[in-house]
Amino acid sequence: MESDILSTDCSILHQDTVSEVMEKMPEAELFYKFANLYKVFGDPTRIKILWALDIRELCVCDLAALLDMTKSAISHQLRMLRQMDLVCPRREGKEVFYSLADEHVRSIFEKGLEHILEDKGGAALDL
Amino acid sequence: MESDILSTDCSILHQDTVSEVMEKMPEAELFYKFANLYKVFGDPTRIKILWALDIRELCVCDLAALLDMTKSAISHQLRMLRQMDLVCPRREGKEVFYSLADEHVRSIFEKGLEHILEDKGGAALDL
DNA sequence: ATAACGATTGATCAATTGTTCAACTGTTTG
DNA sequence: CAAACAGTTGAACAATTGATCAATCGTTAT
Repeated sequence: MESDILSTDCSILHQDTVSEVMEKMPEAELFYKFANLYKVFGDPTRIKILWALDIRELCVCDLAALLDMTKSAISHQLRMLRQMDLVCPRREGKEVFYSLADEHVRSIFEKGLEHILEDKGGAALDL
Repeated sequence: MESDILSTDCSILHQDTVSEVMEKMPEAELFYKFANLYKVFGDPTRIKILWALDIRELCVCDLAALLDMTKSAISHQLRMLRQMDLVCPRREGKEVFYSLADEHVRSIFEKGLEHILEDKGGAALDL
């Protein structure tokens, strides 16, 4: 009948704790932005594209050849990467060359690599 | 008829470029590991959970109250986070308290925040 | 102009994902 | 032991995702 503050199927034992954390909670939008950014990195194809562009500027056709995928598939992914400001296009005649938009991509890569290399004893990974 | 090296629907203009990048390409498995790690961060619920646990250790019930979700939903997500070694559980009586597994989560957060805060002029985001 | 080629887009479809629901485990308490 | 409570798990379902296909756009060359 009454909606006090929070309703879950348990008798909140740590009400004060929850309140404390709740107060510090940023607006929901921030979490969605975060998730959307990282979602981009959550796909092998996009990771490969970003990795390749980190080495050098490449056109759609080259990327398609490199990843053994259709230009269409690559183009769809590049569209998402563009929207997230992670890559930027440069037209040269009929071709469109893509490159990384800024340094953030690289630093995010490095953080991920650290984590992966740490837990697994698996060395022998040169990036 | 013949499958030379790569077959795409375009007459690879930059064969040498493609070859150069191809040689440096790490084993496919690495890309999948990367993607799997970042996929975890690609969901608002999980981001919220990790953000909350970054502040303090919390039990499932508290997390459920904090995010206004069922214990079941939270538990499912915690399972994934456990499998990725991002959080670790600590049983205390009937309750299970979760905390961040290591420092990586925090540093990955910070990198993401940098990117988000940069492109948008939107300040006023305290994390 | 029109043909050719690189790239983009929209629709479609299979596969994956996240939440819900119900049943279950494990611990404590009466 | 049985009831109560915190948490976990598996099946089911809606929503999202990523690749494919066909059609289209833009630029260059004939």
